[in-house]
Amino acid sequence: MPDPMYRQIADDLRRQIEGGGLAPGEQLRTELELREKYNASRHTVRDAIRWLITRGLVETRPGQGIFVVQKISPFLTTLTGDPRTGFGGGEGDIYIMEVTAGARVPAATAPRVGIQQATNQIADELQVEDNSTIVSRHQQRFIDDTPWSLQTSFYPMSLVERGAIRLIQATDIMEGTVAYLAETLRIEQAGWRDLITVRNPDETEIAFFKLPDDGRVSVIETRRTVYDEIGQPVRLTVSVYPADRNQFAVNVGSVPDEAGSGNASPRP
Amino acid sequence: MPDPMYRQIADDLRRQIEGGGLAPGEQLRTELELREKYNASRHTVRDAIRWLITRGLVETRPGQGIFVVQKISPFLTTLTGDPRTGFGGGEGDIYIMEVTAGARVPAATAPRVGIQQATNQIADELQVEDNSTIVSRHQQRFIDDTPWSLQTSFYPMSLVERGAIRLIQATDIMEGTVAYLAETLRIEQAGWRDLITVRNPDETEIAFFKLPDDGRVSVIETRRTVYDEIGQPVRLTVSVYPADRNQFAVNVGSVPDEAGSGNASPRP
DNA sequence: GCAAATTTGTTCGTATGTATT
DNA sequence: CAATACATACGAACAAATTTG
Repeated sequence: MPDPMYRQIADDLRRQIEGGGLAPGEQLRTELELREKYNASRHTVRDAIRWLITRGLVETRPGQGIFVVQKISPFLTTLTGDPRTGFGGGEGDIYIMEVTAGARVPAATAPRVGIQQATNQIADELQVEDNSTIVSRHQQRFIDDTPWSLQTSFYPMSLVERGAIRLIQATDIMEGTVAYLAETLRIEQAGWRDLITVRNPDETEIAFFKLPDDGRVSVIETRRTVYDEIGQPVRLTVSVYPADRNQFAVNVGSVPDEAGSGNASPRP
Repeated sequence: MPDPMYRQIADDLRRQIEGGGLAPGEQLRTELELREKYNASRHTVRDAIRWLITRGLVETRPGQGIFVVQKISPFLTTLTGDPRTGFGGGEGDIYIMEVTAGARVPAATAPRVGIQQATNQIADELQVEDNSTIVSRHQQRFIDDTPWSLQTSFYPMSLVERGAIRLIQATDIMEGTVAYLAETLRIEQAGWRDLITVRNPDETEIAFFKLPDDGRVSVIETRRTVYDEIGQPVRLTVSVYPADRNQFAVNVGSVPDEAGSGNASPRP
């Protein structure tokens, strides 16, 4: 009892791709040619192509043809770092540093500030009352003009009432919000906790990251709750990254410097 | 110029699912009924259903019908912990502890031991010569009889030659390999580095995790390189988790105990 | 700049196979 | 065994995007 025909066709093409017979970026034969080659209907050929698409092996371009996907060289974000400065945690300045080290050009939009009522989940994570007022600061981040991440930080409005008024201004806080809160309110961040999940992108994310509209690329969401020295939540930062171009590192204890710079590209 | 008809149908059904009109686990109308309701051909209805499937909103069961997917309550793995013991890093005993805390029953197969030549990537990560001999110890881990993760650890064969002979025995090392290497060779692990990536599952993983064969569920791969006090790699542990039932936590600095136990289910 | 040719995208129809109830 | 429901496969036509002449 053999596999269905569309699977046989897909497997044959997959072997050619994974075996190197079809290089990344190379164009496959057209549906009509494949239809003749495998002696199948166009519908069956299209089922085979769809099977390859959902596995991220090929992509189709209307009017052009079918192409083997090119893997994007992934960007690495280190989630651990110095809790006091936030350096090394994938935020602010260190984000710039890690990126430039790889000869890439980073950029971020000016923050879009919002004042809103906390949802249940956010109120829970910030340990404030449901529907209490919070400030959100949203940024889009790019590398080499490629959309790289969407980041939104939520702060209790009480921080603004206590004097941290620049939180509600839609301008960059150059020294970083960590240093700004330390100066203004003597709030030192003592640590954070990241919660990492993988999910499907919503429409905003599909549009911003220019993801294929067929849901084959997931996004990685990190929810970082930052605490001060008395264990009180200071902020919640939600970052979203496309899973096809991002890796994350976590360092625990004493780790050599260049550890694991052996990157994840198996073929030379 | 409106969207294609299959998208309109899919959007209509999506709104019903996300708005709660169709509860998780509930059965949708059959293809034939949908065909009549939307006045479309069966093929068009199937295109709409396929669009929902690739986004993980519904699933089809031959002979039964179309159902709204049930989200699995995710299992949380904490990647940070005490570098000396490995506790709290998602390995060994702590894995048992975290799981039982949630009233779940964990289990793991006896390790399958292999002796092989290192691939380029593994040799690079363990800092040994290409094609030098390494030991692999592979385990399948379950929670409540549900396949939860596949884990393989790689050790340089030199550790065995220096006396850690139990590494090549296919039996559990009850005290944990971390303690065993400390006793036997005085190798203390000083830290580790996790590299987290998201990718599509291979056929082994699809079979073991019972993932849908349509590639809509990704897996999360963590590659943990463990170092001793002189910065020498001791082992590489590769763990694979299905993305639809796993979350990860990373603690940095000082973090309150019950932090973020506010779980990720938005609806009550 | 435009028309033709090429290629994938959408939609209809029909028939048969396979899994479940 | 029969009924039901999804899966696979054939065919046909037109639309939309892109490249080519």
